[in-house]
Amino acid sequence: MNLKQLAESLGLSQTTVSRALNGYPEVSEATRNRVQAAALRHNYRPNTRARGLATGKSHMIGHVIPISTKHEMMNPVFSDFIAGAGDIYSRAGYDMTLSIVPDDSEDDAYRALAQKKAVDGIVIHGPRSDERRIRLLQDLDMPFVVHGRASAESSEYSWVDVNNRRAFARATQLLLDLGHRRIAFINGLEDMDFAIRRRQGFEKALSDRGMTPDPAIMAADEMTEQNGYAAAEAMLSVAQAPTAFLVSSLISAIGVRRAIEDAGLRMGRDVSVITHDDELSYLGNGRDVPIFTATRSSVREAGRLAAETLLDLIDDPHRTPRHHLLEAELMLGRSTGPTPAPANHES
Amino acid sequence: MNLKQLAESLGLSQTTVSRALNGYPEVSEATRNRVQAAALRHNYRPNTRARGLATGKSHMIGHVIPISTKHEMMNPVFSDFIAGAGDIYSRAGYDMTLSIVPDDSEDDAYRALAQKKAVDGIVIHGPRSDERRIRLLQDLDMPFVVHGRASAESSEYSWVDVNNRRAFARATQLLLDLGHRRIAFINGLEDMDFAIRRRQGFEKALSDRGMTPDPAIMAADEMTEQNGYAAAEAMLSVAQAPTAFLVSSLISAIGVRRAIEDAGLRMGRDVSVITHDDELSYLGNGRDVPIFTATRSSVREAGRLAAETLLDLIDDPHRTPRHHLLEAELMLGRSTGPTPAPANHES
DNA sequence: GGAGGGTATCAAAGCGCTTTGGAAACGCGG
DNA sequence: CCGCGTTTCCAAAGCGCTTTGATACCCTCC
Repeated sequence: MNLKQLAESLGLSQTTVSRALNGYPEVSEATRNRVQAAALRHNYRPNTRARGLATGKSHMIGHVIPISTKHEMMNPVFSDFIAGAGDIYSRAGYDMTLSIVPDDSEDDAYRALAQKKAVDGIVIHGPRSDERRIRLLQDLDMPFVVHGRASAESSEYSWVDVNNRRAFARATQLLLDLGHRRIAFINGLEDMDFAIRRRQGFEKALSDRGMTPDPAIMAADEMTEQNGYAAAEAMLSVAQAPTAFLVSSLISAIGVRRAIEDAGLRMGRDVSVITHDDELSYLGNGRDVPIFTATRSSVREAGRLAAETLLDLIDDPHRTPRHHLLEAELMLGRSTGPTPAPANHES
Repeated sequence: MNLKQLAESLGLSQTTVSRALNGYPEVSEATRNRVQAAALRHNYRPNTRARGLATGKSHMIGHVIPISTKHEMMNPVFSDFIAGAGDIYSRAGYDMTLSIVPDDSEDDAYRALAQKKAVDGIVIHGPRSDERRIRLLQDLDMPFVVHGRASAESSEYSWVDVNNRRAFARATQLLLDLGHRRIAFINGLEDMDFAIRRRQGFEKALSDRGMTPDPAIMAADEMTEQNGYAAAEAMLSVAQAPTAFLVSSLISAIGVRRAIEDAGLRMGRDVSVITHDDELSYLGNGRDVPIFTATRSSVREAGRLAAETLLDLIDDPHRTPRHHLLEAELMLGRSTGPTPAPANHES
């Protein structure tokens, strides 16, 4: 059933039917009700493409996900982010399109989305600190919002981010206050902007106490359980092993914990761990008392904020860019404790 | 730049330009090259909505994700599945739309997608054994493929599934062969068809050896780390504690492992664990030797197969339904061993 | 030299909707 | 009864593409 048929079946013009359904005031209440009832009865819904062609809007938001062997963008963080964003989209009558593309043709995917007029706006995920995509979308005149920031980018743009620097500085301070002096840092890949900021926070907290970071107990890699394990295992097996770990993701932290226990040590007693926790839906960090002491910030909430920001931007593309800097909460869990007596590790 | 402008700039008609770009033979090679060059130069790509309106196809595949407090469909399995599917889509010139909807309006989301003609096909995720959505999409005349199966559905439809029954039967047999007699089963929510099949496999393997399952050491819940922990912790704290666990997901298994170690036991020595492993990209199960003995089947590969099946179905909607039954591999890892001497647990 | 057959191009219709610019119908005061 | 503002509806244009049905042109062959 299309508009024409519906109009004919009602003895009305397409104009009137369209207006009745779209809530325009030029229709009497009586006919509006009649039209709405008929639309429901015949399961009529306007063809999106036709409507889009007529209005010039697609009511679609694009998300581009590079797929590759090295970077695993299609990660759990991403899925929670779009759960939040998608929720906002659908309430606003928008849908989301996901383009999964090989990472060497990522730019082209953005360009295609814009030139084909397939979407009204785009969310940029996982910005590097020197992020080409921002310029690209600005050039293409496509509304966008960044999940994260690009430190090296000087132009103004809308973003939603966590205060990574402060979060990791505070976590480091806590470990220092507990007496730890050998603090390992297991970061995500440091071509990502967020990872750089986290490191800055870590290093700042150390230098504020007159300490310098030791590269031997700092690692940066894809945030998987295995990498967390491998890094921690290596660091624990040398002399001057760390008494505490600062970890960039809960998944890596699970690997760190495994390494600690495989080394015959006990997390929270022999070795302390603080991790960042994105509050992923299926990977809760304990119920009442968190398992891991953690800097916590909901990525799903970030998704919601990004979506709202983007929809506003689409409504009025000339509004000034908006920023949301979310503060992570520092949750005390059972993975942290005072530095153990040195004997434990020097045997 | 649109087709009309491009045609004018070339001094050609829209017809010729369109045909040149779409590879029709009625155009001379000379003009085709000229047109392609101009299209590239002007960054021209046909407007998707206009093209879709003219051809009647959207080149979009729909995925509907219910969002709710109880079911966490937006789970890591899903994100790997769409990574696989999306890869196939984009190679074939398709895009994916994700609708995130409250789970009480899920049916309506499918109906809307069909009536608005927003997508050419749909993937059904997480089928219950009595699955309404199959009938719904059949009624709506919308090509679809199911990731999983619906046991109670008698009609023919295309699906891609893992042989869950056999996988879990084999895993159970292995535990029995190792001498285990108290085997706990930590399943996913049993309104899901796959969870029911897994239980059937487990129970079948027991009954084949003349044993009956003990409900006291069987649990079924959302497959999170916490639930795995909670279930295992409870089971380990009673008399007649299990000496082995069969677990439905690697994430739950991580929780089970935590419970085992918190109970002062050691996985692989005191207590054996076998889990199902979906080969999620960021949650590898060990590098050379798997940490967990596991029934393994790539959910990303399932996504690829589902996508291919669906695209074929869209090409020819009247082809007969296709089925892909993937066999899970049983990988021996370090989480299984012979039943320990009874003393260990009766103290 | 005209019929027949390619080859290369085009004008125009149509996809299903929104929206502009009327126009008919109605009510009401003068 | 006319004029005028409202209310209610409509015809038609237009969104940017594909595709049908012609047309124009150039060979070739009898």
